[in-house]
Amino acid sequence: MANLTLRDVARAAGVHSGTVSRALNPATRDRVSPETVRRIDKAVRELGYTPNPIARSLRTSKSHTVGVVIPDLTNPLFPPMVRGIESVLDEYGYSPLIVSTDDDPEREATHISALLARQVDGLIVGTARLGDTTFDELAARGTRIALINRRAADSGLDSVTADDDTGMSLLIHHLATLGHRRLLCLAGPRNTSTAVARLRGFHSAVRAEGLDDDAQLVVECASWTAAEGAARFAEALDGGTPFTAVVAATDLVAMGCYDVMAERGLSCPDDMSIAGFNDMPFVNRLAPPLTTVAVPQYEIGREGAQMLMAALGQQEHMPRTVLLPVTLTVRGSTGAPGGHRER
Amino acid sequence: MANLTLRDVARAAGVHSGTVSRALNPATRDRVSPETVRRIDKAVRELGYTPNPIARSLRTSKSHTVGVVIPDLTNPLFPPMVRGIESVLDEYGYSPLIVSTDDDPEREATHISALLARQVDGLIVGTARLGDTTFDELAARGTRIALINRRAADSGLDSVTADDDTGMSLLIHHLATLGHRRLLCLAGPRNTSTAVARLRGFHSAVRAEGLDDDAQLVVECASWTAAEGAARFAEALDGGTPFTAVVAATDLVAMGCYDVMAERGLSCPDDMSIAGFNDMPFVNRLAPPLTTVAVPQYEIGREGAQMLMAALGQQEHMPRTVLLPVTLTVRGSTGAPGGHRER
DNA sequence: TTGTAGGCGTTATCAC
DNA sequence: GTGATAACGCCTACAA
Repeated sequence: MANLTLRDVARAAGVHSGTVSRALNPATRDRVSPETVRRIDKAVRELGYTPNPIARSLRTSKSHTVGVVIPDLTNPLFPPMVRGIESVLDEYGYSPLIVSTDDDPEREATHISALLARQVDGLIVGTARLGDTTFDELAARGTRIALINRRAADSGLDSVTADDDTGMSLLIHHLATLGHRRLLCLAGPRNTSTAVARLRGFHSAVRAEGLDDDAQLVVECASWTAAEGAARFAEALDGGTPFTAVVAATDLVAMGCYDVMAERGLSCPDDMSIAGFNDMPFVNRLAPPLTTVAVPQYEIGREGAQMLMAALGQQEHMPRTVLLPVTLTVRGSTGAPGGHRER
Repeated sequence: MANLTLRDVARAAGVHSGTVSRALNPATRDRVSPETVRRIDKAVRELGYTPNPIARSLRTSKSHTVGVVIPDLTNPLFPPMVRGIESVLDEYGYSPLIVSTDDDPEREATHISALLARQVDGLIVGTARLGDTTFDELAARGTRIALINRRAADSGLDSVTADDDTGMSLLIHHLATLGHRRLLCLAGPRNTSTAVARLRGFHSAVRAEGLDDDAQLVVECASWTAAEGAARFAEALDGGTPFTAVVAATDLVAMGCYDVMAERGLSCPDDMSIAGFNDMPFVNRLAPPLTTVAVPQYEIGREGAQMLMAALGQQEHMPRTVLLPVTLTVRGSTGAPGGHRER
């Protein structure tokens, strides 16, 4: 049942294979007589024929395959995005080829070459770095690309990200309302649009709320990891500059702060409020549950995939920059400064 | 630079395209003179030629692609397995096509048809159900299959799972040592090998440790979810049969128990010890950190992929059943029964 | 409306 | 050791 070809169907239906091809292709189906279509459909069903997509790809030079480039599948932030991507690709008859780069430019380059060699029709990229022109160059050479989660500075690429700016103001406003005046910002790596946008949002919100705007209160993390968050947070605690709350660039970074708090016997939020960003799965189960900005991960994936599908259809294409709305999710990790509970 | 073919290289090197093909294929490389090989390699490099895998696939009818069928990518148990799979497929020049079935047989069937239509060379399956002959039938028709995470009863399929039996005895022994005599077992769906193995392990360990072997103390969960775990655990609490510890089939099920404890103002482990299974990422960060049996998720993926790669090489193939070792990870969720701390 | 035939880029089987 | 040639299964002008 596996190796049937158009010719087998043609023979069974008493027509030529070219006719079968036309009858099976929705675009050309109406160019063949209804009667013949019926006979062909019947033969297809009886034989259990399925077209060979590889032969089709060779002929049409479209693989119906897209590369999905993310930092790390084991980071809980990404599986929801991937499932979002999968859900729209399914609708279009495309399949994702997923690679994890571990945010290593070399791994990324290797994987992208491999994807291109496999003739993917486009790329959905979650690893863009500012100042890196890799994807612009690929796009210039005709590769269709949609950026998700991160953008690349004023490159003419389709992108969909969360509205980090708004998220930050919501969060800072929440902390200001609780009475915090000095917030430590653990920013992400400055070569990512996400980190830059969140940092900019932090600054403008701090000013808007009239909080202390102290350069000492902003620290850059070299990576989006708990370990890095822990290291930078510990340094800040030891540094002497006072603060009563931490705004972490990412939930993972916030988790690093939790670790340091535990090590030092400090209690959150009584001794220190901690907030994250993304609302990654399971952060509602941390102790305490993490206050964070919820980013629509699944929708980011869907929207990115949709953009790419749209771009594949068109010849020339006006790039779009989509910002998806976020919501503040207040949980137990933020409270009034110095707000020790009765014991 | 993209659409170069063998003929372009051949022209540049002054040979025939057939010769280039031979020179580029490691298996036939020695059938062409070293001097010619050099010229061809040079041309390849200068032109930046990459072979078209689609044309190759059409000719050889091997896609160098494998389908990876898992229940749900957003379940943190699976990304490590997928990365394990990816790591060995990489070595062999294969790419994974990943699908999530949500443990829905219909979705599974659809996805598998799609994968086969895409001409995958084999399947790595993490969704096998006992009594389901889908995969045996596929295997009988020549599809190469490796089962991971779950097996299918005495089907002659390659499989790699954790040593659930040993894991259970370690865990039960730990609880017995703490002084527990009545353990609630929240078993998984009985149509999965994993649930059956863990349940069998539970029974034999309970007997071996001389604990109470009460049929009331075993409850089946219909799915591997926190919600299901919560529902069954709540029922058991209300049921009147006493127990001092819970052995959950899975960390996710254990998390459901945490939820019920919190709702009812009960404290773990003081009022009730809770243990999970798998050591999923992040369960060390729950409150309290979860005692569980650590399953080598990454290695399961690697081993499964390795098996499949081996099977693809051979004509007839002796199926293997691999059991990977597990370790007990004791954390804060288990303690002596009724062991309230001083306040 | 349907048949014919050429070719997508490779590999493999022949000869030479 | 190398060249010529025929598929692999499909699509698509072009003819009829």
